Amino acid sequence: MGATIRDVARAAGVSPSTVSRALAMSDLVSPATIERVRRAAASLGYEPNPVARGLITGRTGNLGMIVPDLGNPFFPGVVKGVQARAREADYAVFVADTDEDAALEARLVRKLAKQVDALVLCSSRLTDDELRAVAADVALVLLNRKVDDIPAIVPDNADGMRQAIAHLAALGHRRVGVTAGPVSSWTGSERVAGLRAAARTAGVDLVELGNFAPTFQGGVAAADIVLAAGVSAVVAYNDVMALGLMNRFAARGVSVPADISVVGCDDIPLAAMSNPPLTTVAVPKEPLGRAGVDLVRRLLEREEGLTPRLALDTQLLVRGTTGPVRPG
Amino acid sequence: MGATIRDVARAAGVSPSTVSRALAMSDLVSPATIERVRRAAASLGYEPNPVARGLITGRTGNLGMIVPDLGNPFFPGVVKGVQARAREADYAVFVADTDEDAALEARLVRKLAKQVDALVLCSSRLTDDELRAVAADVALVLLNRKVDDIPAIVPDNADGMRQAIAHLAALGHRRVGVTAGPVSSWTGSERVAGLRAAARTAGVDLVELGNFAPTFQGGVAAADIVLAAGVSAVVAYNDVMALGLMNRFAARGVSVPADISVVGCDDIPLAAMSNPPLTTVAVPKEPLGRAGVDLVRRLLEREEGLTPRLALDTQLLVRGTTGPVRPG
DNA sequence: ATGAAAGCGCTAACAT
DNA sequence: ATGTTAGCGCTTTCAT
Repeated sequence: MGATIRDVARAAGVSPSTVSRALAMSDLVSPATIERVRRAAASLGYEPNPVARGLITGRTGNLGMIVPDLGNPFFPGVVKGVQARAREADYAVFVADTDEDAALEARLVRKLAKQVDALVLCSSRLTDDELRAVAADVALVLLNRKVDDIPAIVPDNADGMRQAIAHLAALGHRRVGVTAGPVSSWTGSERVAGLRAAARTAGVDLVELGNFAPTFQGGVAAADIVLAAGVSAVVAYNDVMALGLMNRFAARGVSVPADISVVGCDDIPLAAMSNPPLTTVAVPKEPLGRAGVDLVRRLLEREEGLTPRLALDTQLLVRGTTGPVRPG
Repeated sequence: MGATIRDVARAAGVSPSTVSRALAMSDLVSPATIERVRRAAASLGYEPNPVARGLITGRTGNLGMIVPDLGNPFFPGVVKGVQARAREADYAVFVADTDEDAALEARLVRKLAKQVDALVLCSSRLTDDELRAVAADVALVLLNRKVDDIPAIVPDNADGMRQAIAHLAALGHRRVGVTAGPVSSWTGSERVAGLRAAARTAGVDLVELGNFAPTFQGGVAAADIVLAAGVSAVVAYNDVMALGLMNRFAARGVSVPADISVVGCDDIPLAAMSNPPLTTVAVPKEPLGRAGVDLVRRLLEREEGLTPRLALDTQLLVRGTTGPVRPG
């Protein structure tokens, strides 16, 4: 096992507190002593135990991050943003995956809460009440979710939907379908609401085709329903679902965008690689993560700062899956 | 802040030690007291602080897992396997992503080591020496890597490559290219070695086309080199790279499998969704993760068990990207 | 069956 | 500039 601070103290012929101070670069210690302590520490391979330190300082140097599904390419993007920024601030990030399970998420939150300085919850599946309770217990930042005035970063989903509808309307589409995600998804509700408002404004008929799993298979399952609805374009809850849609369209001999236009959401890496490449409403994933960490730091520094909120721009990326509506 | 064990003790009218015992389900406590304590704990919303507990028991109930890149769909699969099994054993898993950076990996290992009961390193980029040093410090299980007798789980890459070559040889291919991954990848060396052996046995010419980034862009970049080499089939380091290859082939008007056959490795979810679907050597990702956790538990229970090693079967999945070699 | 006391490894007053 | 004391929240002897 690792050497303790006492071992170092003995080796350097000083007291444990001096070791602590010397290693913390306190300027209350004589340079000579610092040098002696560092040598002793190095030769013993001493590494301070962050757990013991955390017990007393109340700071662990860790950030917890919880996401619903690392298998969905959207989340690794956000995770990377969080990690990059956290690294700069010398925080380690502990990521946990909830498998889209709210109960599991609750357990993970409880477990993590005591061993991190702050928790970043991305697309949480918890209820508003549960989130309020968590926020009372630990510094909390929400990504892709808004509850009361818990600090949060959200993409401007409504505006993204507005861009998508404007684009489709300009291409002549008058009947646009939407395949929604899980009912419990806050982002999903935002998107549908944005779609409704934009459709009304643009004079487009929005056909709500139901809720589907936010997965490739969810899209496959939704595809036939889309085709039966007689829409000339469809907006999917996310890119993964859009890809499933396209896969089934191809199998049924429906060509995109000639027969039907498809718009995804998120801009996962895969979206650009599909054939044709997917038109999608890009959510800034890394920036979302980075902004989350920035919020954490503000939160941790000024005890009880205002409750900052940030909306991130989304951007429609027009690629190959949207085209003019077919005459007739 | 959360209630402490003392608050509960006071509320229940007992001593902290009794609370500790009552909550630990010790049978040395009277049922009545247990009940009283549980009530008090519940009403205060008390959750034992795992950090403080860990300091004394030496067990944290946490597992650390480190992967090179969560953006590569292979790793989330393994992570999910680890998490599923860990959950059963009531462990929380802290995942960290190293961005393929060995130095960062080393830092994360140090940081994590003291706050977890064991570390699972997947496709580690550290050197053998570094890994030996880590193993001396913390219970360590390697995935996709073998070093001395550090406990490890590895897929049978060589056999997978054998299957791939046998398949291609049966289709009439006599000149097969390989686009290798990063030189520092242990799995990559294993695969190339397996390919060499299998090619020799099968009487196939193996053309080693160099090392490329294990990414979509890496594949795109490799594609022209593949075409210039005049091979009728190519085995890529992994599926992501194979998809990049295919993308560039399509752009150059080379059709798969008519003009060239492509084999990937890993069987990421995307592989089945490409067009045509990718023939690939499947690595059992979730089983890999689960087996890793099983190893951890054995390691933690029997102090210094033998050094278990497990090879997992790989399986060639023949799909749409391989076909008979063209005459001429 | 329960309480008191000691201590995990560390840092932060409080002394000098 | 350094040592001594106390204590973070918890578990675990050792008493009773």
